[in-house]
Amino acid sequence: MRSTIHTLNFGRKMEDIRNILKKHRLRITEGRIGILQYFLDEKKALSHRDLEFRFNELDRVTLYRTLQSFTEKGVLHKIPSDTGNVTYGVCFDTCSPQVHQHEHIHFECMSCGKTECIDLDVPELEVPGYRVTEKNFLLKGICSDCSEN
Amino acid sequence: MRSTIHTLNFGRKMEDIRNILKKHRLRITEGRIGILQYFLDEKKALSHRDLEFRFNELDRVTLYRTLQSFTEKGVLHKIPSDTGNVTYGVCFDTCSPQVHQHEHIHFECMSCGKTECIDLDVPELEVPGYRVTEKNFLLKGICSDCSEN
DNA sequence: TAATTGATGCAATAATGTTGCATTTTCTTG
DNA sequence: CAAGAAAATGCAACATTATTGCATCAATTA
Repeated sequence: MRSTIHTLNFGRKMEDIRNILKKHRLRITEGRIGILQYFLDEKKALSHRDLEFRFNELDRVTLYRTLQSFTEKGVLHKIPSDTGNVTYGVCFDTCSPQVHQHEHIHFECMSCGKTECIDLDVPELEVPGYRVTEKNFLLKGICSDCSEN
Repeated sequence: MRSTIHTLNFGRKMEDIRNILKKHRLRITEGRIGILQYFLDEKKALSHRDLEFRFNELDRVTLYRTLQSFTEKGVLHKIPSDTGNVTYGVCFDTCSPQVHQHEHIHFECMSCGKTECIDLDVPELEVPGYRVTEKNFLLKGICSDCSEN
């Protein structure tokens, strides 16, 4: 990344962002700060395509690799979908390369298209004969924003 | 046209297969019979890639279109995944173009890689402020086959 | 500040998915 | 059962999405 002007817009969360990257053993670069900031601001699932649209100064390949390293280091997690487009969401604080907290509830709004993380516990489920180590709940419907109108 | 030799290999399920296609208003062709048979035999989620590998006599595009029409007509359903590869599974009997029974539990085995449909009811889940119309449960772990060894 | 390690951009390539059109096959109906 | 209507297939071209190798550059470490 070549412009410095950009950096000024990040505001007071700047230190938080740097700390998250540091905590997960990721080098702090202008691009990564911008991308993580974007995820935190949007508060919804984002795809590579979203990033490409938002950060046209960054190379496509860099975005792929950023998503990958963020995921490996526990900053982001992949969100299951039946569309074939992988999207990513910000992990809980507790995630690290070693321990990913993978129990998630994701809600996809069929009105606005937004996918968000729901902060509720995933229901228990036993499957006889199977060892379940990870549960993901995928919900579709109308989100609270869209329900109001 | 039916080639008789080919037909013999399908065994006694042959009529079932044709009936499923007929019931869902899909024209009966040799390719479709083979594909549906394959899904029923494998009893696990299959991707376009799997079909391409298995049916190299059929065109890639035909496979895409077959998966699409099977899905539209309620023979198959898409299975959510975080890999970016869409896979498909056989629907319950009750599915039709009008009414898809979308409540599914899918289990992905981290040992053999197989994804299968689990025939259990999806747990209830209320999200305050949200209207939930569809629930999918995605489990990972070790399947019963792999657990035994 | 120099050395090390990792990040980035670029080019090339691979894999995956889509569209239009000519041809063939299935199904319908007289 | 033959002929026409409707749908499926194959092929070619194209579009999109993802991956890899390598040279260069930037961030961390000592």
